[in-house]
Amino acid sequence: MTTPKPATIHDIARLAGVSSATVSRVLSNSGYPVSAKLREKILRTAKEVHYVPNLLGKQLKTNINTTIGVIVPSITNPFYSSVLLGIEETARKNNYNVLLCNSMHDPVLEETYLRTTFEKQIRGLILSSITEDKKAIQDYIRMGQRIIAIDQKIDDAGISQVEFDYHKGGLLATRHLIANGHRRIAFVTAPLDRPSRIGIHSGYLEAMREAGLELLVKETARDHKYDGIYEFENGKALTSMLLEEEDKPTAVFACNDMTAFGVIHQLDASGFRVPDDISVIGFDGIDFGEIVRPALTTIKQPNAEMGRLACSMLMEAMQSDGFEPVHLLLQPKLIERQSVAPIAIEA
Amino acid sequence: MTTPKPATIHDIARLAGVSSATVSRVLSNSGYPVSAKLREKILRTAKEVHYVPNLLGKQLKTNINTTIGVIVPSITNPFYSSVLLGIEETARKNNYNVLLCNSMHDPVLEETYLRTTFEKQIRGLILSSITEDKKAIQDYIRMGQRIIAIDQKIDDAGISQVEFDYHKGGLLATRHLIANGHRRIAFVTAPLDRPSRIGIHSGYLEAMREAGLELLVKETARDHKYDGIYEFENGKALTSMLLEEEDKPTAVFACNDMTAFGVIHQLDASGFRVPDDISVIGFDGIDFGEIVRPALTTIKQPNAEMGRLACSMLMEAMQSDGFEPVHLLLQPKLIERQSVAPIAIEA
DNA sequence: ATGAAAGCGCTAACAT
DNA sequence: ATGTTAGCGCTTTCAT
Repeated sequence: MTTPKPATIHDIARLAGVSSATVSRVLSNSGYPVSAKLREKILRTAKEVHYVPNLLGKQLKTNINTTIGVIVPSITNPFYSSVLLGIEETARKNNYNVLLCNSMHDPVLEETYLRTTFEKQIRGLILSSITEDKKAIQDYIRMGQRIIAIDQKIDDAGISQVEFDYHKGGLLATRHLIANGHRRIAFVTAPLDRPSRIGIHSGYLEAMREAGLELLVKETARDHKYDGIYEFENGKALTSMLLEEEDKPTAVFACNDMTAFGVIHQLDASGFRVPDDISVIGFDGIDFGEIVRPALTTIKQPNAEMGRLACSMLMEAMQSDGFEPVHLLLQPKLIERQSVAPIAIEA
Repeated sequence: MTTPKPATIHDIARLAGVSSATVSRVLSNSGYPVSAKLREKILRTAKEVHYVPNLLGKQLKTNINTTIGVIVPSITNPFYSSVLLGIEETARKNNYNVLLCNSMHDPVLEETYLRTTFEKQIRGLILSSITEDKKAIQDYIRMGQRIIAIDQKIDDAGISQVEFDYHKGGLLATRHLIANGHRRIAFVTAPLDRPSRIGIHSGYLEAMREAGLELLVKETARDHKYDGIYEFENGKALTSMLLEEEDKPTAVFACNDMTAFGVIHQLDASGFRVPDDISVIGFDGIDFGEIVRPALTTIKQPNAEMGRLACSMLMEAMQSDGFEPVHLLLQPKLIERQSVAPIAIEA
């Protein structure tokens, strides 16, 4: 089945006995004046030949591309899929589409995507970068790529970004535990090599310090790659280590919800009841926190909102010629559910 | 900050004192013979001007587009994000990119995406359609769009598709319950308006019939939209209805894992222990099944594998001129975890 | 109000 | 082995 070549504006022009310029003017809704008679005729024959505009031709000419790229570590993480949905929603409202790029936590792949999106003439990117070295990113910005950094901030650059106030979140979570009477509070975390985790950690530190409490941090070795179900495994592993402590914690603060699930799982497996014996608080606010038993107390980030905002900012950045980088700091919120309890009064 | 116009092959040609054809020949790795001297010179000046090929120009000329579209109801559903990851993986291996389209369960939006992907000259789609009316799809196929249907089969058309053997899965799940001594087995499901659910349902029917058992089906009203957390709510609601039955079930089979989580939740809230009092089995095999307590016994579908296969099939379909539609039926597998127990012997 | 023509960046006959 | 040229589908000056 060989498909007939689709009709172009030239075909329509020939059939309607007009010039292709006129056809272009009406079919592209240019607003350019065309007599009602011709307009109607063109519209009619366009319909007859099932005309579908070729956006590539238009794009090559106008140099306006209506697709943006989104680069995230992995869509498998519910946090990113929420963000992505928010991005797509506002992109759609602006008649943009989204090219999805999962970097799979691989810096090389991230850079590959940086390049191919640029080659495809995409001039707007929303990026949750996992690379330490931001040089490549700078290069593309210099070449005219518009980039909004989300989640993982990019320090050096004059880059617009929307991120969560991780420090505040860490503070909020830890203080909540303290307010519930806990004094021996552990922080379990994937490697502290990303701004988000570093922020959460510093929030934990500040809250502990202001309460005069002793720190207890368990961090995964830096060479691990954790994602999706692995974060869960990570939570289990870190908890096992934690339970070997002489002075066991009465509360655990996990760097994200998936890890928290692992913590709860391991606690349960080791015979500790949550929250009766040990309280657990997470960080993210993914939907599954409601599903799990006990429902997870956590710090909620406005995920989809982050996506929407990032996309709006991108749309603006792509319109304007100059650029003054904007930083947005989204505020965290405590979601009280069932995994945190006031500390039991030891008799 | 106005960005200088990026260099084209013509710029390079001028600088290197050769024709743009020659430049194209070396920069596009055409394999066409070019003297080592010129090649080297061209490569050098390309690097000097930071040449980045404009794939749009190439595409317009060659009529070969290296992005495919993926249309799914919502990436928020972990099942689809797994599939998507599989798709992107094999797309990437073939140097293709993925334009993501969430139809949000909206037929109108689905059709919009059908159109815009076509306008963007995308000539390969992986589609989990939610529309009843497949006419639009047929139209685009006729115009040359290559479409692989996943998950939701498209009956009428000569369309290639890869789907799960839902009937077999339904059979497997129900038989597992029966093998554990259950006789009063409920099937709770979102509306039976999609091939997948209908297949699962028919598997349930067959297994029940062959064991001579009485049916007990609870179906959501058809006008609801269930997705993500709502499937969870749906499971709760259906379970409430179920518990009003005179003759309560000893086992519940849910049409998907998210719904099963809701079932377990409501059972728990109503004072029934899973699996001690009532067994629950799900359908999907999403990762969270391992995280939830009790871990969910379920029917696992090879999600990412489905994505990979669908993408491979698409790549082939896009190469060949003729087309003989292929149907792939992926086999389900029982994952025994902790939410199903042999029925208690009533004294 | 309409048309002619150039050109966006690239490739691919077709010459030489 | 290299160059010349036409053209992919579209928009947009510039004439008329």
